[in-house]
Amino acid sequence: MDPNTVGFAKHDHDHCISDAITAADRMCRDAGLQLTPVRKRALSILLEEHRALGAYDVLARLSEEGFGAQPPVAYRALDFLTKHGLAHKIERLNAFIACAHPNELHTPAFLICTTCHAVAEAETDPSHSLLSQIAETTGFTIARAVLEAEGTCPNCREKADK
Amino acid sequence: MDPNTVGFAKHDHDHCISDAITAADRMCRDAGLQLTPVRKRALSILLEEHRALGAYDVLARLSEEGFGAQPPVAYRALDFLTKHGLAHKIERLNAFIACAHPNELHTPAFLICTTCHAVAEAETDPSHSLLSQIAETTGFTIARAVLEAEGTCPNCREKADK
DNA sequence: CGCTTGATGTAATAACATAACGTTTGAGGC
DNA sequence: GCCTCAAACGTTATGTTATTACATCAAGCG
Ligand SMILES: [Zn+2]
Ligand SMILES: [Zn+2]
Ligand SMILES: [Zn+2]
Ligand SMILES: [Zn+2]
Repeated sequence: MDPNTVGFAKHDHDHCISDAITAADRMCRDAGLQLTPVRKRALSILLEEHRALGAYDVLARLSEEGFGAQPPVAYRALDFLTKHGLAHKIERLNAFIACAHPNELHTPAFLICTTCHAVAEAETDPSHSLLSQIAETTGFTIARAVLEAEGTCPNCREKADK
Repeated sequence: MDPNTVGFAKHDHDHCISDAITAADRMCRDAGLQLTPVRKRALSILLEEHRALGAYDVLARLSEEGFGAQPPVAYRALDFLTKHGLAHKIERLNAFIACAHPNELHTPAFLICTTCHAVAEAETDPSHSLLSQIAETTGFTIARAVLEAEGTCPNCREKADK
């Protein structure tokens, strides 16, 4: 994974937004999906903020820009994005975040800093050993899974150590 | 869900309730915690149902039995239970469930059947720690983590195969 | 007793999410 | 070009989940 897209590290932000939008455009075109103005704008809002945003936060931004002002406007756009792997919902926060590596089939793992509220989507071991182990011992067939962890990010930890 | 199943397997349910309550009593006594009537009753409600219950479901049961009827009554009892490892919140369902193996320090992994809505708390192999791998590569310090998986339980799968 | 602390109770409200229904839009068939 | 249909969009209303704020009560302690 490109270290510049890891959540707690600095990176070329303008570039990461435009790249992500371009990739989303192509993905939707290829899959026959409509990345409509609201949906595209919702995605770019998530990318701009680069943290988990509540549906109502996104809604406020959208409505400022002339889109509808009612909750379903935001929820529908976010549903589309999450359904097609362009964003994730972080259940613990009731909030949404742009996917850090779309296109790849993956089990997201979120690291939520309880100090600064940054959220990073970590890369998980592609062997998925934990999941397959669970599936094997329980007989459960896993369709989707998500790991959510709370703790302290490297930046906040450094400050705390001083 | 068949109330006699936990983890998707049948078991002696009356026994598992009384055992769990006894263990919770001892744990709280040893730790200097107050397992008050509301808290104990909230735990036993979760154990009786043996599935994920919403806070308002628990509240309804509690208020029927003479406890307070306002949301904080349930939320406070559930907060106590989750804080001290006697129950977990399943974020994906906004629901609570009694812990299947309290006393042990663990990262719970929930298997949520999308067909019958049963929820099992899987054992995870601590040696296999996906978490420490993530912590190491990202520099993030993990305080608490939870894995939530959706899929099909063995019972529902068997039925579907027919 | 007077003080503190933790538990409980209530009212009010905030935050999050969906149901239901009408209107608009645009691709594909004629 | 025009019709039709399905998907997307918009709004109103409502449902669900969770918290804030504040009063009361009982236990522990000088
Ligand atoms: Zn960025
Ligand atoms: Zn931080
Ligand atoms: Zn049981
Ligand atoms: Zn099932």
